[in-house]
This record gives sequence, structure tokens and C-alpha cells, in this order.
Amino acid sequence: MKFTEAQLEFIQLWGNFGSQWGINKTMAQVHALLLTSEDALSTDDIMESLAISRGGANVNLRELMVWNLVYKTAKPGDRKEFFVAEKDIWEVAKRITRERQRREIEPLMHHLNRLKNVDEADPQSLNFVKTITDIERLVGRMNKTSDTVMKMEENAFFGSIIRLLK
Amino acid sequence: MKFTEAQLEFIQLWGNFGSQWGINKTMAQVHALLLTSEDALSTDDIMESLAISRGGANVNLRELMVWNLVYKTAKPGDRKEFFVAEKDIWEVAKRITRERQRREIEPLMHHLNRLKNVDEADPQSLNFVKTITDIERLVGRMNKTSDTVMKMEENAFFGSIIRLLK
DNA sequence: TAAAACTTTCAGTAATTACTGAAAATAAAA
DNA sequence: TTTTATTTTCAGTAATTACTGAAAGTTTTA
Repeated sequence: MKFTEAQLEFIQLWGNFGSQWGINKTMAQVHALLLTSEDALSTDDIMESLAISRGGANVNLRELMVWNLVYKTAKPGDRKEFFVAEKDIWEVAKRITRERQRREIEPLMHHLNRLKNVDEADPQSLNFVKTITDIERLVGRMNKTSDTVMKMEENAFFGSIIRLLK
Repeated sequence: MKFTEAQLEFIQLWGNFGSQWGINKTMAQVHALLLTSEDALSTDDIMESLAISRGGANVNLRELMVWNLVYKTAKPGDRKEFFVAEKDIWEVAKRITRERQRREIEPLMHHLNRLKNVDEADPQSLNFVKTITDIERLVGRMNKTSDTVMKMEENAFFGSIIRLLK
């Protein structure tokens, strides 16, 4: 399998995977392209590779920068902006986790907590508050856990303990 | 806050949260409705509560049953089917995880593995294979590790060790 | 300061996704 | 078996999401 062929397939794969997890397909494709490109790419390079418009390329690149997955760089003697992706996959995972936590989990937790102020006189409230509390606990825990997992995997001692349990 | 008010708000919240994570919004809403209903509900109950069509209710209920999050029950003297949700949130989380793993992670891993057969003569393949391998390792590990850590969180001894790291 | 090079914005529109509603299928009752 | 109750299916369509392309904005060069 030729490199360019494999790269294109990876871009499709990552795009589809991303959209199944609520991440914009094109954004995931731009990310995949940059992840698998040695050199920094310009907006025009990306437009050409993915056959997307200038607007689309620009918006998705800037969004990737908000997520801290892509950086701007400059090439001497060239006026254009060039883009590179963070290549350390652990860092990528951590930053995606961090961003989703900030955008989605925190507001969710806040809303859930508010919903516990339900009128306790209603007999149905008992089950309701239990469900909400359980979800809160679960989400809170999973949140911490993903963090913990990352830290532990990075730590030789705990990493080896975890591996024993698998 | 009245119960019905809180329940409706929860249904909206869960629907939005679901759709941000690639889960059909209506399916998440039906799930939320059943999670917060003491009694089993009929298709008509659900159509009315969520203001959706019979077709939509039916399709989403059956999908929830495929995910193992909802069961059919019967009421004596009633010909209709009634539905209840699994109320143990831990079970809910495990089943969602299991289903997504089966549908998405496994195919992803398979595709990634295939992409490692890239022509090694191309100098760009080196970075490519490393990226693919890193992603494979990360996804595989997160999969196993989240399971392990969730179990450990429930375990007094390891739980306390983990808490030291947070 | 003006022209050129490049980036950003956004109204209009394309693509995707999932719902509606009615007809067909199935199951239960008479 | 026929009638009635209920569930399932799916073509058409609505809703959502995100892209296009051109104009406006910005920065650099001369």
C-alpha cells in the first residue's frame, strides 16, 4: 500500500470516527492530515489535499488551535501561515479530554446539581433524585478516572501495577 | 421546582448531552424519560410525553433495546407493550461502553492495524506508522485501563492508592 | 500611502441525519 | 376466520449541521 493511499484512508477513518463521537468530521480530517504530515502545511495545501474551501479550512484550523491540537508556524521567506499538529498522542488525548471536560462535562454537572432541587413532596422525586445523584457520581468519577488513567499510564510504577490487573 | 418540570429539563439535558457524544438525541430523550419514570411506559405514553411520532418512538425504543438499556414488559389485561429502563447507572455505563466498543472501537482498531502495511520505502511512512501505532496503543490501553480503574475505584485498597495520585 | 498577499467572516446553500405519518405486517381476540 | 389492536416499515420531508465562495478585513511590502 502506497503512503498517499494509506494517508487518505486514515483521513477518512479518523473523520468518520470523529463524527461518531461528536467531533466535526472535517475538523477531524484536517487533524488527521496534519498528524500524518512531516512538514507544516499551508491553508492552500490543506484545501487541495482535502478538497475543501478556504472558509472551511480556515474555520477548522482555528478550531483545532482552540483545542490546542494544532499550532501556527512561519516559514522564512514565505508570507503564508503554516500549520503543524501536536504529534505526541498522549498530549492529543489529554487535550481533547480537557477541552470536552471544560465544554461539556462541567456544564452537565452544574445542571444536574441544580435538578436535585426538585420538590420532595412529589413521590416520584425520590427515584428522580437518586437517578440524578447516581449520574452525577458516575460522570464525576469517570472524569477523574480518565485523568487518573493518564497519569498512571505515564507513571512507570503504577503503569506496571495496572498491567498486572488487566 | 416541580417534578414534571425537573424531569422535562433532565430529558432536554440528556438529549443534548447525548447528541454531543454521537448518540441520537431522541434516543437519549426516550432513555431519559424512562430512567426517570417509576412505572413502565407504553409507546403512546412516550409519544405524548416527548411529542414525537409513533415511528420515531418505535425505532428509538428498539434501538435502546439493542443497546440493552431498555426492556419490554407486559401489563396483565393490556395488549400493549410497556417499556422500562435499566436503572443501575453503573450497568448503563458498562452497556454503553460495551456497545460502542463493539461498534466503533473494534472496527477502528482493525482498520488502523491494516494501515500499518504501508510501503516502507517511502520516507514519510516512518512517521505515519509511528502515529498509527501510537493511536492503536492509546485506544487499546484506554479501553482496558478505564475498565481496570473503574474496578479499582470500587476497591478500598486500590481506591485509596489511586486517590493519592489525584 | 497604496497595492499585494493573505486571513477571516458570514449569508446562502449543500449534505447529512433522523423524524413523520400512513400503509403494511403481525398478533390477539372474538 | 374475521375483526380489532398493536407494532413495524419506509418514502417523503423536516431539522440540523457545516461548507462554499466572495466580500470585507488585516498585515506586509514597496
